[in-house]
Formats: sequence, C-alpha cells, structure tokens
Amino acid sequence: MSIHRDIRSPSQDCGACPIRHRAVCARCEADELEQLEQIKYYRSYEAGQTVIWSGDKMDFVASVVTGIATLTQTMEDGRRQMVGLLLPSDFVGRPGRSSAAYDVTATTDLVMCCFRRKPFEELMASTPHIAQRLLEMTLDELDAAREWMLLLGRKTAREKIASLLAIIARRDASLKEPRANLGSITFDLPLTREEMADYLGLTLETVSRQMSALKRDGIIRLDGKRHVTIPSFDALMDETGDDSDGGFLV
Amino acid sequence: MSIHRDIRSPSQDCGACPIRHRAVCARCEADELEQLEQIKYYRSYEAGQTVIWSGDKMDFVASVVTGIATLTQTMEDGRRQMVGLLLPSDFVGRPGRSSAAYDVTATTDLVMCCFRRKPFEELMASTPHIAQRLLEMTLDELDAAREWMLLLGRKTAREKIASLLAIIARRDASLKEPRANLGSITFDLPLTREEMADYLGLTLETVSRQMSALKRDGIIRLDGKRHVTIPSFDALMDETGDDSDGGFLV
DNA sequence: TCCTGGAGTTGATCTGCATCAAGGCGGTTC
DNA sequence: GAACCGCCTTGATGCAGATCAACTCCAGGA
Repeated sequence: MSIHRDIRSPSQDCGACPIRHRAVCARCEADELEQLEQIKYYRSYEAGQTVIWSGDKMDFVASVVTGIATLTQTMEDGRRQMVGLLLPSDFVGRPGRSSAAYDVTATTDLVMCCFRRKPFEELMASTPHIAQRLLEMTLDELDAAREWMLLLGRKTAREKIASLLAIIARRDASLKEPRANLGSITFDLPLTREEMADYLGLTLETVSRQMSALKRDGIIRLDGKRHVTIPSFDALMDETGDDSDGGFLV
Repeated sequence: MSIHRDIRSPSQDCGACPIRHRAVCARCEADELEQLEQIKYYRSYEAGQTVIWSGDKMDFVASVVTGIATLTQTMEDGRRQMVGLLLPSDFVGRPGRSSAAYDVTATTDLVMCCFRRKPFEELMASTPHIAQRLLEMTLDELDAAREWMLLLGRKTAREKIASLLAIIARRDASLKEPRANLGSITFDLPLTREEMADYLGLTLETVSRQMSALKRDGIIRLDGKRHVTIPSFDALMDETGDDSDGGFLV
C-alpha cells in the first residue's frame, strides 16, 4: 500500500541515505546522485533530544536514516498533539520555508541525512525527478494525515489504540519480512504511553486502560510494558473500525 | 500566511483556471501554458452533487475554479469525517493514482477545471515547474491537515467552532479585500451545521449549541441561520486557542 | 392557504473519556 | 540494598459532548 515498502526492504537498498534513493535512485541518474552527495551531511541525536523547535530557523532539509522522530504541535496552555511520525526514509523540512513549523523530537536514537536548503533548492530547480519524488512522498504524507484526521475526529479510544498498534505492527512486519503474511506479529513499541496519547488525542491514563483492556480481551499480549505480540492481525483489525483493505497510513 | 492569497486576489488574475496560474504562471512559461490549455476541460456540478466516490476510477486531476467542494471519509457504520475543504484554486486528485481516495462533494455550485491524468503526468515529467508548483501546494495542504489534527485531537467544541469561523472569515475577507485589516467581518456560511460537525469531529447538535453560545457571548452575530458577522476578529481569535500569529490553514 | 420536508434549535439524559489521586514496577545511583 | 525516579497501572469521580427527543422556522408546491 505504501510506496515506502520498497525502500525499507534491505534487498533494494541502494545507499545509506534514503533521500538519495527516494528522490533519485528510481531513475538512477548518476549526475544527480553525485550532486546530492556533495551537499549532504549526517547528524545524530540521542533518544529524547529535540532536533528543532517550532519557529526556529531551519536551513536544511533532511531524511531519517535510522531511528524514529516525531512532529508535535503545542498550544499555549500545553496541550500537545503529535502530527507526524517520521520513520526511516521519511522526509522533514520544506523547500522554500526557512523556519520549522513543528517541534521535531527524536524518540529513539536517530540518524538524519541533511542537505543544506539553498543548494538543495537549486538542485531541485534543475532536476525534475527530485521534485517529482518529493511530490509523491508529500502526497503520501497528506493521505496519511487525512486518515489520521478520521481517527482523531471519529474513532473511539479503543479503535484509536488498535489502529496505532496495527500501523506499527504492519510497518514492523514489512521491515523484517516484506512479503510475510500478517498472522502473528511481535514487536517493541517505540513510543511511551504519553507519546501514544499525544498521537491519538487521548490522555496517557486512557491509553493505559485501553491497552489493558485489549490485553484482557486477548487481542494483544504484553511482555513488560513495551514488548507486544499480536496473536491474530485480523482480530486486531476488527477493533480498528477500518474496513479490511488497509489504508494510506505509514 | 497562505500562498493562496496572491492568486485569490483579482488583481493578479492571469486566466480563468487556477491550476494554470498556480502550476505555471509564476514562471510564465508560454509553452507549458499552451500545452496545459490543450488537455484541459471544464465541468460543473450543482450544490449537493457528488463529484466522485471514494474508490471510483478517477482518470483526471482538477482544480476548483468557483464554488466549494469537500473531501470526506466514511466508516462502515456511517461515521463521517471531512478531511479537506476545496476552495477556488485548490487541487484535487493525484498524479500516479487512478482511483479516488475520498468522496468529493460539491457543497455549493461548483466549476472545476480538469486535466486528463495521463497527458497531465506526461506534461509534468517534462516540465519541472509544474511538479514544483504542485509540491508547494501539497506541502501547504499538508500543513493545513496537520493544523487540523491539532484541532481534532485537542481543542474543545467552542474552540473548534471559533477556529472554523476564523478560517472562513479570514479567507472570505482576503477574497474581497486582500489587504483589509480584520476588524468587523460579515459573510455567509457555506456549510450546513451537519457539514460543520463533520469537519470538526462533533455532532450537529453540539455545533448548534456552540453557535448559540458564541452568539449569546457577543463573539458573533447571526442573521438567519447562515449569515454571520464577526464584530471583532481579535475577540474571535481569543476563543480559538491558537496563539495570535495565525497558522497554515487555508 | 395549507401542507410538507429539510435545516436548525433547545432540553433532558447518558456515557466515554478526562481528571485527580494513589500506588506498583524496573532500572540506576550511591 | 536502600533510595530514587521515570514510566506505567488502576481506582474514584466529574464533566464535555453524544444521544434521544420535541419543537421552531422557513421555503416551496399544490
């Protein structure tokens, strides 16, 4: 469903830096690769570190190489809403804007591949493939954001939790084994209860209660706080409120 | 704040079709205009008509010329969430995908400027400016979607209503008078109470009650059901929960 | 003129989630 | 190993918004 799958599969890896792949490699234009190579640099962050604050000057665009970052918005009184989850190969920043629109935070140890903004914009102006790849990626993110709007506006707490678990499970499974059928899946939650709450528009207490309820009902198994097994992916999907044939969420 | 403002201003009009303007005119490449001209056609819809159903084959991309359309998602049990509001100059459809992802509905009489998808994709592949303009537009929509996520996840009913009114008021004011300062504004609501509810993740009763409450508190004045005056835009903004300096919403 | 039906309002009641509060469970530090 | 701290769980209670229901308003049609 997601165009992300191909790049996340190790078999199609074509370099350490996702944006190289996603922006260019599909067409394999040697020149563009070479030019991108010259303006890129890597940065790493520790789990919990803030990459950039909303409103700060942001003179680069970047893509996630390894780890997970989050985009969050905060209201004056402290209410927080996570508006994006950045996984390996996802893009952050936007050509043509010089300041960040959201707080970007590393939730796990994180490596990003950065490109200085000005040279990147120039490169984009001269090589159509880059803009086209970015457009595809952005349209995917827009679809994901809109599916998340349905979740935030209309789903119950239980459906929200089930949806989040399904997304993480599906992504995790396809990372490990792209063509695996989704019977039983085991993975580690990359988010705290509070982060889950911020993503789902809930409180951490409600997240905790619903996790316990799903466990009690045999939909999930919990080993410690973070290690989750989904005995039946189909049973989990039944709790999400979605119709069976997936969606656009990352 | 929005890059939409320039095109909506009549003074910068450069043709009846927004996508021509937004995709190309900023650079004024005569050839591209000419080519776009050859593959475009207009369609009109009456208020209430459905433009396309989610899942249907969609062999065109289009932009709104006049009127308002909505994008909605529906769950199996009938819960509905509006995920986008298409105003004049907004784009719908996506290159590279052949079926619609949402229901698209005309809420007012609507004229759209359509381009057959295949020729449009070919044109996009050969003319970098189009992809770049589309990328900008899509990034704007993504910002708007993310701001809406904050609204859906964390705002109270009153804040949601105030935010929606502020957005409509601001857009309406800038349409009529781009540089007007936002003191007192009068406009007609283009949405029914139910549509407002679907957009805000509320029920129509709650929308109605909060409208009455805002009226009682002197934040808005109502003349009939739809005709609204905002005596003080600042007072309205105080009810939105946003910090003062606007946002990315359309 | 009355009739009809869609849109909106308002009231009474219910409920899902938030809020407030009190612990429990590992892991780390000294 | 005791003390601490971040993360999580669970319970008791409150409330915003959903739900159910009755009613008004107004435009259009016969």
